[in-house]
Amino acid sequence: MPELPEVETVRNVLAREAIGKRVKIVHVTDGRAVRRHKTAKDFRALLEGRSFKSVERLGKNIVVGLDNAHHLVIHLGMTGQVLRAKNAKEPKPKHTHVVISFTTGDELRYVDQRTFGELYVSTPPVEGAEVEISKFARLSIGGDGLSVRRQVPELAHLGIDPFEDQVGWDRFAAVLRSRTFGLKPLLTDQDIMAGIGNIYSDEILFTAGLMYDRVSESLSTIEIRRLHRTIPEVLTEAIKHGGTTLADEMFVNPDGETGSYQDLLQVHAREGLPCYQCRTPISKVVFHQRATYFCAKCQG
DNA sequence: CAAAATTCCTGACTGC
DNA sequence: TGCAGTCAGGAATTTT
Repeated sequence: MPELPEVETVRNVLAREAIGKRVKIVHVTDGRAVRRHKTAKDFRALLEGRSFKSVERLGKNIVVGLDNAHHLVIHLGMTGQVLRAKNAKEPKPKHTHVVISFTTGDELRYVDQRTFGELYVSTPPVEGAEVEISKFARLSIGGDGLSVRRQVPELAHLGIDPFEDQVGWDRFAAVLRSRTFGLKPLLTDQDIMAGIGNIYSDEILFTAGLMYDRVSESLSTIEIRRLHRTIPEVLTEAIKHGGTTLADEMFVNPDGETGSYQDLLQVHAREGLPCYQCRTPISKVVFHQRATYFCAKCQG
């Protein structure tokens, strides 16, 4: 469930609290959380002794720059949490899979009920090696996204990041007209757009006044520009409110704080409740195996 | 080539 | 009260 705004909220805290710290010891208590590595020991060896130099985000990935040009990548999956602890004595929550202890005595714990998320240390490509970057991200005319992809090959396949990549509406229009996409599958496909999941695709499409099953190539220029503008608008507002914490309370930032954007959701998880714009009850359908909320009157 | 189905996982919830 | 079944869904993998 963590999507771009939640991941950005975590990134903000880590950038403030973890940059400059050196990793002393890594404990892996569930190897599934580091499954990209052959063994948990490999993961530990790549991380122990390294300092955190930067904390970036690409799509739903947190990318920690290490002092040896490697990167620690964290993906929260559905139920992953990164939690700070002042020291090792603080009780560890259930489903704590990885503990990163700093030389300063404090810790980061990776907690993940369903273990869909993962951590791994990415090795930079050898000098001069070509990293194939996704064709949608290549539409970017600048920003940090392209350099992150070149340094972290595992993320090179990601599509357009709404903040890290700079893609104007005209290039966005070219994406929409390049093939037949349903709008919701387009927004949630990480290889086309990076960072948007089930909650924010519903919110973006409502705010843009577009139906989830509209076909991309049927959009007018005005509709394309509206969608292009709405994506960062909705996500920016959600980041301001610290992300969305739904009833399951699965999302909290590293300080254990919930977000508040759930109070501002227009359609997601509001089945049967009146639309804030027109009072029509919000509808829910299953579309492409995903719960989809919309206002039948406001979206066309 | 792409799109659809399958898999991973735990906890909450439903029906009997 | 207990127990089997269902659902939630991001993304890699497998199948169609």
